[in-house]
Amino acid sequence: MADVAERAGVSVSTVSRTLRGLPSVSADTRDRVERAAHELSFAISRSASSLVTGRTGRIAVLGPRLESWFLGAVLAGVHTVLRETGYDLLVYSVTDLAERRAFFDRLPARRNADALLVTSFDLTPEEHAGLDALGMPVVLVSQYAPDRPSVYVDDAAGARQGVRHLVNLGHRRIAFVQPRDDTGFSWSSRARLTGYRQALEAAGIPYDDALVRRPAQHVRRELSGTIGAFMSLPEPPTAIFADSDEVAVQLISALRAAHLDVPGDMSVMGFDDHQLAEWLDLSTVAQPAREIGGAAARLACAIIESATGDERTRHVEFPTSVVARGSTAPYRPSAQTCPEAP
Amino acid sequence: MADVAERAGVSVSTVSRTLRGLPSVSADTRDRVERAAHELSFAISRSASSLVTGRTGRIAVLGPRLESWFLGAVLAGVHTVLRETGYDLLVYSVTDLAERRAFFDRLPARRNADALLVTSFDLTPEEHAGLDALGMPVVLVSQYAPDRPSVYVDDAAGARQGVRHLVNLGHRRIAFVQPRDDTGFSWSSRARLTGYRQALEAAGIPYDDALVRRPAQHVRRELSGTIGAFMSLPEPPTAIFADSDEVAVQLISALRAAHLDVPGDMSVMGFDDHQLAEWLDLSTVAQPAREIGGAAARLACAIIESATGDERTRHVEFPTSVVARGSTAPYRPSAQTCPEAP
DNA sequence: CTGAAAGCGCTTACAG
DNA sequence: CTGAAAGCGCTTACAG
Repeated sequence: MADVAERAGVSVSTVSRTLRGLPSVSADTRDRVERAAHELSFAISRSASSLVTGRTGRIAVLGPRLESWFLGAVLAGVHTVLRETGYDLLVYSVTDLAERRAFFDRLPARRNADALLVTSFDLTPEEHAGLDALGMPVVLVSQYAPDRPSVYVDDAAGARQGVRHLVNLGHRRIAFVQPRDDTGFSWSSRARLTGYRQALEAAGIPYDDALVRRPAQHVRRELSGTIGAFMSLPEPPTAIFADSDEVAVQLISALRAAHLDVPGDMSVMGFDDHQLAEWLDLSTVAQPAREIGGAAARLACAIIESATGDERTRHVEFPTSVVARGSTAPYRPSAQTCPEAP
Repeated sequence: MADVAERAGVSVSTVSRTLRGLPSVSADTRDRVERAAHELSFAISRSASSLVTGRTGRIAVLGPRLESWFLGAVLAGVHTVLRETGYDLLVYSVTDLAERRAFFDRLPARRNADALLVTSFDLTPEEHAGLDALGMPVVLVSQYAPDRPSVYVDDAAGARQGVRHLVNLGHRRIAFVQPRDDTGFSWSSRARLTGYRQALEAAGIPYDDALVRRPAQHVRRELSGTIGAFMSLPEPPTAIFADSDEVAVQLISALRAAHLDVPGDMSVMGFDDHQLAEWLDLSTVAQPAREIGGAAARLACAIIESATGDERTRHVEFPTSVVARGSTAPYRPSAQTCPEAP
């Protein structure tokens, strides 16, 4: 910056003011400084400027696996907003309990960002306390806490919509499949199960434990086992509501392998509206993951930039919607589904 | 840091030395300092330390869409390595030509990281020059340049393996489908097409332009159109080699919609070994995306940390391998594939 | 509208 | 093994 000042024949204060776009610089001076900066292809040192302003110009996102669809979509939304607002995007991912503990143990070191978005976590009270102690704006994504800014969909409502769609198609035996999660990353899963139960109750369908399964994630055998369990019940389900599109796709694949037709023998419904769902003609409950990320980023920027704290407990809820595609069909009684011979 | 020094009864120099783990600190002092730091839950200001060391403690990754499978997997690999080495991960994504131009125009501003990994780009000479001017370590990921450190798979060789697998199954009419890309993000696509042609030639199969299609990405109609084009040829293909698993999955879906059986009527082979491939029993050419990301991160760290420049043109090539699953089958002539009545 | 000076919180020679 | 002092490159009152 000193070089730029010299070349433009002004002081560093003026260079600083010019580069930050302050109005108190004459057009002529501004011109000289900008040309000098460009000629030297000068880039300001963020380290130096953060040291004095206390702002880092960065927003951090903590999420689960970087390969997960939801995190990718959220990051895309966050990134789009941050590009506009000039912040850089810092990403932290934790994929198991050990990493999670390590992250929260070394939390203070993460103070080197202006805000932290926490995605899909089911935060413990200790973790909440740690975040409080950080003294840094924290925005929850895809989870709700009354005293924190949060951006989310109503997962229970989404699940109710999905199940209702199946009920409206005439299904009465509706299973629910949710990947087993030992890490507590998904705040949403519990809510979706709740929504499933609520929708059944509202439809006057008794809840049946045998229709709710939690296979380990991404294990083919477990998915086949789930199908096997369902298809060996006295009264098998005629529809499956899956906790995510990824699970739904795996279920469909396992059903096909067992020569069961979707939706002929079994309707399958997902949750997310993953790209996959469109490709594979999967009916699903859509949630706008990109928009959620974008809204969370905008909220974080607002909190950073406003001195007044009225954004600090703002909640943004996005709607879910059912996308009816080819993997669900009206229930038609058939011989196949009554395996008990008289 | 001054607070910590006071509480521990030492100078800030000593606190700094202790916290950086320098050996020249007595055990007793170290103990006092660490306790004080912990009690105050002190976190060092990276801004201040980078200002003097010139290191930011951050590594930046530039890539295509954050939702893309490849970038997600690469980021996961990068993140794992950076966690070990203590760097933070900064992510930049450009999704179209305008954003790409904007990124490279404002390139100097990106100097606020210790290294930049550039993923999946087909860099122009101007972009290369811009990166050179940055004076910052740059590692190419999934692309090759002789004078830059690069981490990649041999895409041509991978495509040869894939096509060879189809040839070995008896297929002679083998199509190639590659999403149309107007943005020049995928360095790999050209190489894969080359590999396809090489494999055909090696097998003595004439290249047929009618068997190579470039539908727009993610447009269902275009995929169905591709299938239609193939199935209305005088001699339709009996196998399709797709540029990626995502395309393969969409093709299979379009084939099913047209009541064509996979692999009965058409073998389909992908590229990547996306999770999807396992779920959907898709044969594919596997590339280790996570490992590629990890290796690139390690290489970047090595370049940053070594004064000698011998890593600066190191190239790391990963192997691809064919994963044979259920979407490919031996070629069996059948009436269906000879639609021309005598 | 512009400049000189202090200071942000660290690290790094330099002494001891 | 430890401390005092200078300085990294900015921004921000304070003068003018």
